Amino acid sequence: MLQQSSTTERQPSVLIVDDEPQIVDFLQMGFAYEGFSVFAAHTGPEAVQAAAAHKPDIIILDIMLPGFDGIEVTRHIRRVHDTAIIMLTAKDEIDDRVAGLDVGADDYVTKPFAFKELMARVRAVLRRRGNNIGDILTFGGITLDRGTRVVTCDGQPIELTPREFDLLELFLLHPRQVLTRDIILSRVWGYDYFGDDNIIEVYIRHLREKLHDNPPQLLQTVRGIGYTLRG
Amino acid sequence: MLQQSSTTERQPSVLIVDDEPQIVDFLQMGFAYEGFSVFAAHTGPEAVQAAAAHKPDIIILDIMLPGFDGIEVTRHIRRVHDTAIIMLTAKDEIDDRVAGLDVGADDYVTKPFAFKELMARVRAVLRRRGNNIGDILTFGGITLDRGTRVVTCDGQPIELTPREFDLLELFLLHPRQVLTRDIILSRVWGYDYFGDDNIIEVYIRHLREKLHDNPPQLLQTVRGIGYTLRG
DNA sequence: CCCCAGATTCAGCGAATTTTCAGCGAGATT
DNA sequence: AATCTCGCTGAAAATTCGCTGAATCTGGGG
Repeated sequence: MLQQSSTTERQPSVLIVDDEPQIVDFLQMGFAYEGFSVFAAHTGPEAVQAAAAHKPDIIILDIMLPGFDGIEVTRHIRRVHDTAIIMLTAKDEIDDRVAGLDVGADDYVTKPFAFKELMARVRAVLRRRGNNIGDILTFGGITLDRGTRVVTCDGQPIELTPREFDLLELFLLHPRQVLTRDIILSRVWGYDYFGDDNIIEVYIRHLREKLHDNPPQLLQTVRGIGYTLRG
Repeated sequence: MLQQSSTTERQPSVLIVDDEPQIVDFLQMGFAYEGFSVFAAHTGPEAVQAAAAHKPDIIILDIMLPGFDGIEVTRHIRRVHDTAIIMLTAKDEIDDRVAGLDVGADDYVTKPFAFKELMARVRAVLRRRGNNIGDILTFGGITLDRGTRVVTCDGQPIELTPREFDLLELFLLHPRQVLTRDIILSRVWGYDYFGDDNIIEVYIRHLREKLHDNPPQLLQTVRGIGYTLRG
């Protein structure tokens, strides 16, 4: 959505394999937002080919593909390249789960799922494989690990509540950009939030306190507009 | 409508899709003013066709279209081309359907909205996609970054209040053009402003002071008409 | 059911910003 | 030159906006 920060060193990549365009769109958007470069495939053969061509860091693979299912695909891909794989399964396909893991998927997620949930597993899998790309955001003495949700300020660990964490994460994703109140509200509180935007001020204050940012140097207010994370 | 400046390198394009002509007109004017080339469509099929034909940089899409709704349209378009899409939703339509984001839009804006708000999101989306057209305006030693809201004059950063920023932005969007008091008032203070237009003189003075433009060379007054930004 | 951390609301304050206003002086008109 | 219009200026007045310190609400666990 907003410009990707330069705090992430390299752009991670993902291959999405599903025959339902709706799911593909949904995931595509989500991963793009998280800073991934995204490839998509709709059939088994396409998937195998795309995996070979793009060597993605991770593959999201629907276990049920017409004709040539996820297990087959996994086997083919694994024969060529050791890519991380997360399987998608529908609730009533649970029996396949064991098979999926046996065949070599790193994890699985059952539909329906929240994107956040999937993303957490993606990060976990990548981390397990020593590939924690985009997991750690840094700016001006602040470090935020999206996997462990540990935040440090000048090396000292900081305890943040979930909201505080989300808010700080938003700023770390877009350092130096001025984030308007509207954008902050919709990103952190959701597009359908219709409460007072004074809530932002309250949480900014919490962050400033916990980051020892008094008077404000890191989290600067841009009067009449919003806030920005500056060095 | 004013002529677009030459400070933006390439003209970005937008496709507006809404069945309410009133909304389309409103947006059309706004985007044209911001230097976009504008296409419009009123129905789903028209939208899909227009998207294919013009390949706009971004699409503004009402989620509720008669017969063939925004979600369908998004899916169709995304299948062909990876265009940025911002959805428009009315507050009371939110529960009806899956959120626009889940379906593959890059962002959404709920009606009613201020054009400024929409524009901020448009630029954010374009920026994220590496297309930061029109984000940085420059003229005669002045630089204005709409993302970070940093303004510099001869390399020195300048602090501007929101009104001052908006006013300078207006002149940078239309350098060398003579802007009448009426236009300035309606663009910066809003079409419904009905105060004294002496306010313009006051703010011009502020800008001249902060830009060290005394006697006026950059911001010249055109007696009886308005003001103009010249080199 | 109570407790507790976290989330949200709220009203008052002070500072930054916006707006108003009256007097002055430079240009234009005669 | 006299007059008139219009923009400029300084400062005061009005308003907005963000900050603050609670108070209140909420949901999950014991």
